[in-house]
Amino acid sequence: MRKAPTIRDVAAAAGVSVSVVSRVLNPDSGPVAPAKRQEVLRVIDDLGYRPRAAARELSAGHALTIGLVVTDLSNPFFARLADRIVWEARSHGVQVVLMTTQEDPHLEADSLDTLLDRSVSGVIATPTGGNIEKWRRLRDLGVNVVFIDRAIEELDDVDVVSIENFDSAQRSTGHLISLGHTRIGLITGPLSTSTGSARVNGYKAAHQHASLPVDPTLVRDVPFRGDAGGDAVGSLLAMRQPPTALIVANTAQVQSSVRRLVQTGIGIPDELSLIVFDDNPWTELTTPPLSVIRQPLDMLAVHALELVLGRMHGKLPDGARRIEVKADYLPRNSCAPLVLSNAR
Amino acid sequence: MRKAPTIRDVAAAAGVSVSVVSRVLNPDSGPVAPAKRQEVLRVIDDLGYRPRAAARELSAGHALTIGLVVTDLSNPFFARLADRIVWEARSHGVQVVLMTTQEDPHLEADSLDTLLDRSVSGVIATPTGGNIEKWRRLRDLGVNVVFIDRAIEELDDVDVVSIENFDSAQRSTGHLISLGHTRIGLITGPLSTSTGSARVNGYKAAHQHASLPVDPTLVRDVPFRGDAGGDAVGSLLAMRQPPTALIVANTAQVQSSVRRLVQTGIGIPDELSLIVFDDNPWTELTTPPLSVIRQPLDMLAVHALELVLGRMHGKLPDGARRIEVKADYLPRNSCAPLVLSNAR
DNA sequence: TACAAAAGTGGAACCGGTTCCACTCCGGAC
DNA sequence: GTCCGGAGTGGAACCGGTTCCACTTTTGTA
Repeated sequence: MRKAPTIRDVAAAAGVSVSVVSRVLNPDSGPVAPAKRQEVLRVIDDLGYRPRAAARELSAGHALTIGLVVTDLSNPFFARLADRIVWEARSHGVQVVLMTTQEDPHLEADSLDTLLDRSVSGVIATPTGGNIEKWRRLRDLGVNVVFIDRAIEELDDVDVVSIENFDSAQRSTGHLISLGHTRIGLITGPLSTSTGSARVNGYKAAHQHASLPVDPTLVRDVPFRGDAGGDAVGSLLAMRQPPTALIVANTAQVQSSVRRLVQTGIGIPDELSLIVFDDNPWTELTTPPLSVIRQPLDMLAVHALELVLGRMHGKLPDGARRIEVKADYLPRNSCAPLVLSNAR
Repeated sequence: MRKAPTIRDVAAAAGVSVSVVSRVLNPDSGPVAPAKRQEVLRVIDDLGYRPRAAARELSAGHALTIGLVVTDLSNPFFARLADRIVWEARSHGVQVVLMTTQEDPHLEADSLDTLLDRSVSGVIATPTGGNIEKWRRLRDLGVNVVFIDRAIEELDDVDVVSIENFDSAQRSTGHLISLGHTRIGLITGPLSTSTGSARVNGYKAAHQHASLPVDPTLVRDVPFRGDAGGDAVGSLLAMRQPPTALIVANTAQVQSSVRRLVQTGIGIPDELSLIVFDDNPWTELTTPPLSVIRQPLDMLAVHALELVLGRMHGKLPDGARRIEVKADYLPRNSCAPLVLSNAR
């Protein structure tokens, strides 16, 4: 276990001062004679020298690192999001420290403290909705915060990247209405979250546009964690006048909802048309393949990174940006026109 | 954007020296009078002081951070593994820096360099198989390395945590044989990887045990990346004497394999019995639900963390540990006894 | 009462980079 | 020939912690 060389070792071996080595390491930080530059580079290569990140961070006051704070990686949506973000960050020479919150504000608060200790220069997060003050403080301390997928109303000066939630819900609801459905179930996220409320609003707007009444008992807002989606499916199907179509707009609850549908053995799309907000590969492996709203994860990731890095380098104008990317409807075989026989 | 307080600010406000504050921060590093300890704690709380990780790392020479190096997070196996590891690490106060390799040794090499720069005290990785020298150097520099899921033959002095690959393959093959199948297809990972070869060996052992010949044309080793699983399925089904049962032992290729099976419309389990190495929730949403080998991710994660942290604190004896955890067979409805009519 | 051991404290060096600044050269303009 | 500006260089302070060590004060024991 030998010790790694430091900048002073390099300086000594190259017969120059540490200042020169540092300037070679950071071009544009000062002039170096071409001959010495060559010599220093040779020695660096020779010794296998690599600058310690901790030392650099200490003197710079901030790290070339961003924090990624998501609910949990066992949710494929976040996993794939994380994958894109890590990938995108790497191509910009930025490392990613990963933290999960399990939708628990306390764990989130902990994570933020830790990220602050690490002097990360940015944070990309799907906020739980709590810790308003903490987020504010983080930003006041110079950390560039970008919310992804969800927003927090009270923090309207934080950048947000999300999909067009209102539009997507409106379009998918409209599609089902155009197929003749009038009783459309909706399973969405907590109404306290921006995604949850935007999707409900889109759902309502589609009804209004078609001059259809909204039956509030068909709308179920359930938490992101747990199996509440399955339960909601059960209770919707048990209604006296059950829906003839269902939109699962809570991505985290899609699996549990579909599992319940499979268990009850209800015929899709004959007895129930289904649209889910989740374009995981497995959605085409079910019988029938599911019609889905595709959430363009790479776009979310790219924009989030652009915002964080842009602010890091001060290349962005002041004022919060809200970026909404379009989510496509990908029709497969889980939606069918309503036929009278199943209009119970 | 105000500046965060430093240890000297705390010392000044509490009327003590920085040494005392530091000793309060790190119990066991020296005595502090109870009264002063209280006062220092009060000031810390008052000022909202938090020690900078970079400074601590610089003087300690290593960071309370581990690197997690996996192929890619869009693979649910790695995603869930990462989830468990992050979770487990957090409970020990350790942060996780995430890097992906896409199975590319060059990207892997890059990642290792970066982690070295960051002075991580441990690395948990699913190695690509390359970079032998780099791994060795990492370990020589005092970084605790643990391979998870896969091993590298040449690095027999590195800790490894994996499932019982040989056993799992032997048992699932044996199960199919006991159902009467004699032509069993196997799709596995590259034979150059420990998982790939162990699973083929288990498959062969089961045949030998039943005095069945092994038809090498039924065994397909395909890369972890890409859609080779689907192609292998296609070519297996196109054989003059196609298999009556199939084991997909390459977790990364399960989705593409199942997709192909669904596309060809082959009857499962009537025409083909199927066992896959992947216990993702979606495997029970297909028709029929798939019989799977469950890979106990939390066990893998727990053991890996235990090894890394154990070595970090020097609590472990010298010598590499190889931990194999048992993977259960979870029967569902994709396996059936061979009936003569479909023994083509 | 004397003296050794232990408790408590603060000064200063150190970890390994970056950066400011003073200083020496040099070429070109006048 | 003098003067000026810029290229090139190295010394030293600094970032914010930890730790060693010397020193003072207490405590315990003979």
